[in-house]
Amino acid sequence: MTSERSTTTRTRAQRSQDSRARILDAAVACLIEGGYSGSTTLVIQSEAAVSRGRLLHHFPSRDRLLVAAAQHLAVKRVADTEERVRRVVEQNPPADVFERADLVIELLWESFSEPHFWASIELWTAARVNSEIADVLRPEEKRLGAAIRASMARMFGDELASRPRFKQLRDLLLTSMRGTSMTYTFDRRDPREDAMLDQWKDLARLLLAP
Amino acid sequence: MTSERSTTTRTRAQRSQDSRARILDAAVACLIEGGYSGSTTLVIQSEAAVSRGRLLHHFPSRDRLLVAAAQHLAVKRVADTEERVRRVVEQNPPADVFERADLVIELLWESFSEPHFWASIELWTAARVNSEIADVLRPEEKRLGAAIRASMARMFGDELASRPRFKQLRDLLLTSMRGTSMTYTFDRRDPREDAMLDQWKDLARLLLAP
DNA sequence: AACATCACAGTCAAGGCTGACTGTTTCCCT
DNA sequence: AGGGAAACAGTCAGCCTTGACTGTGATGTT
Repeated sequence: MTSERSTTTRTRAQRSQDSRARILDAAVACLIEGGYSGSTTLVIQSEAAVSRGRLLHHFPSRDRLLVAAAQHLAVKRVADTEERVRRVVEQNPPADVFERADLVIELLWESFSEPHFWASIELWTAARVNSEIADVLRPEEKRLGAAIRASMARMFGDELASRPRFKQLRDLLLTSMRGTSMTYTFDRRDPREDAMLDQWKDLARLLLAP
Repeated sequence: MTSERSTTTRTRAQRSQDSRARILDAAVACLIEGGYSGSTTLVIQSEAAVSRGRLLHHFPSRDRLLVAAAQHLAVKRVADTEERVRRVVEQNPPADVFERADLVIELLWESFSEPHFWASIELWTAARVNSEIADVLRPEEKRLGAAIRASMARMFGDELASRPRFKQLRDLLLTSMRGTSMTYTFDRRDPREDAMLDQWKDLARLLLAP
């Protein structure tokens, strides 16, 4: 009985959850590919390969769907961030602390080229004129921001994170990277060769000097 | 004859140009109010108070219209920048150079709250998935960027602009301000009380120290 | 076992948006 | 002065998008 239920119970709640996730993943994919205005319910429905009824059963309107997508994406971005930390921390520690700082800056900068970042930007931009999306994003991005800041401290390591100007550096890096990446919307180029990279590394040396 | 022409000649070319400008201004206004996806040809036509024929005579398609709006806006932003410089330079020079730096930073930060900035962001975001817009923006924003950087040197004044790290500060300020302002899409608050303001001023003191 | 409900499937009407098309006036050129 | 073209005005068909609506099978409950 119990064993039967353990396999069958999944069908109802879990199956529904799967559909939801599939649609939301599709929504994010559409945001990345076609932007906010290109992410119509039909396009998302097609990308998710679900029927219209299925999509509208889970999300009664386009707004509700994209609002949920915003939430969904924020959660995913927190997970991505954690994963990124692991990659840095597990790496064999560089001899010099500033070499480590360089590495962290490069890794952090990479995260601003990832598709998920652009999906977020689409939703941020949409939020400016859509208060429903803004209302969902506000608390969610606050959580994400806190997670990112905590991650940065771990990535840089205690020694650097305890320097007096660490928080200043952290905030300057995050905002400057976001602002820099915005130019990539119309000017695609290799992020790894961005001139700002050296500036950021230099800034870290300056602000974290003993 | 000549006097007659001088008054009448305007009608043809100038009147056409007026229409163009009126439609483009309306397009920018719509971008600010309703975002990219909210700026339909009908909405713009209504905002500009022109007939459909008039709008489509000047801009045969929505894409062409928004591409032209991008160009139009970039030109306007250069003019805004110049105006901003005048305001700073004409001001009675503060005693301390760093007080002047503070003033410039405040003025610069104000420009990131202006409606025109948000219209640009709408177009930047649209450009990511619309290569036509991107192709127009690329050279235009390059020009605008150069104008802004030149303006900044004038605003800070020769003494500060000749310091070795001035360019680094300039680029960090521009990108960090852009990145900071993006959060205002979902979290409206008073820009004059943004915590980053003090960070930027402090950074200026640090990077421009003699 | 019967009944209720969930989780869809598939169709459809209403409205919005775009761009084409035709008609009209005003200006410029010769 | 008169032909032609630019600069509109206004209408309309066609497509896309949305969300409502009806039907159906599987699931869970009593």
